[in-house]
Amino acid sequence: MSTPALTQLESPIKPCLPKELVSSTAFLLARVGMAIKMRVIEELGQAGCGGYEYSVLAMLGEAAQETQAAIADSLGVDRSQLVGVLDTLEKNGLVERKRDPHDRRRHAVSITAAGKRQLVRLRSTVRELEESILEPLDEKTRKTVHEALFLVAANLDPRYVRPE
Amino acid sequence: MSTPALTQLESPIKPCLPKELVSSTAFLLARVGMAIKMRVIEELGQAGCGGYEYSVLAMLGEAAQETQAAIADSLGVDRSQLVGVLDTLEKNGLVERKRDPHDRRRHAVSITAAGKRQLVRLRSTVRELEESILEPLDEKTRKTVHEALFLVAANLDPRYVRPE
DNA sequence: TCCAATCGTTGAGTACTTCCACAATATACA
DNA sequence: TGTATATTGTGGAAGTACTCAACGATTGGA
Repeated sequence: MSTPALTQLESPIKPCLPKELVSSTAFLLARVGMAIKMRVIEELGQAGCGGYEYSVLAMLGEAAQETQAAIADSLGVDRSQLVGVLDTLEKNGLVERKRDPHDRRRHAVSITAAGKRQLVRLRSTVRELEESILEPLDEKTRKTVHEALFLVAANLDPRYVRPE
Repeated sequence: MSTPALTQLESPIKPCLPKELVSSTAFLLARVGMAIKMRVIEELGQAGCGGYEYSVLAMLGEAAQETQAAIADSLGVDRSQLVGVLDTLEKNGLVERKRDPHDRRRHAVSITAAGKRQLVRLRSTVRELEESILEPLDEKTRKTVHEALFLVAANLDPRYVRPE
């Protein structure tokens, strides 16, 4: 039985976002970005790993050795926040902390062999997820979007440098 | 007196993100989305308004009247979270809560005249910020990116419906 | 009538981030 | 040389945002 005079108050059957927001590229970027981040973290979590942990592994997979300050600054997280991330990574035997003999305040963080193997696994799951997310886009559009995102990112934050 | 700030500025190594992450469209989406969200919220905050507050105003600017459950479900926030948002909006005289006489459990939320004026202001600041963010992109690329983002968003969440 | 479900609301619990202080170490300078 | 100041990694406190379970008021159906 239908409700009497509620048709005015009763919103459309399926809840939908305001046009003003959906037609805003910035809004879509923020929402899609957040949704993707959550999915990636959830997916990584099933592999026993967090988002920051994967980022650190990816960085050490390219740089071989970094100080904690350099890692934190590159990733844009607080240095004290990185401590816990490295603790779990080290506890799982994926990275290694050694004191730098030339500056004994520093820790030289490096990835272990097990860390490299884990990184390979994580990389494939992330790539798989990315593929499923970008599924509605053809190859040419993907390239355009990626280049555009890079330009916007580099414009907002000088930490983004083009991978040659 | 020593000038530590200068040595900091002359820092030879600039922290940069791993190529593996920068070359991932999903990563760029997440990072750029987060950065934009923070900027928008910061900008809105200077106008005495939060991100959710603006979203609610934008929604009521189109729908005239909604229940709290409909607003929360459309925006994807918990219903209990919306309570505080509406409290501040109502306290500032931007929205109005009236009990629905046909169903006294519900609140019919509507935007006030002051709310509409505030919405106009917020809309222009958001549009201005969006313009500055998309500045490195030409018009054609912006259209492509927006359409691509919409397709991805609609694929992830059925709440996105094409405007007009 | 009674019972289950819904609406808005409250409060507790949790996770995340930011900020500050600390010891160990390095650097600058008189 | 000694002394003051900076930096690095670390721990902890405070603040914030989100999730979830419960509650009173109310509705609709059996």
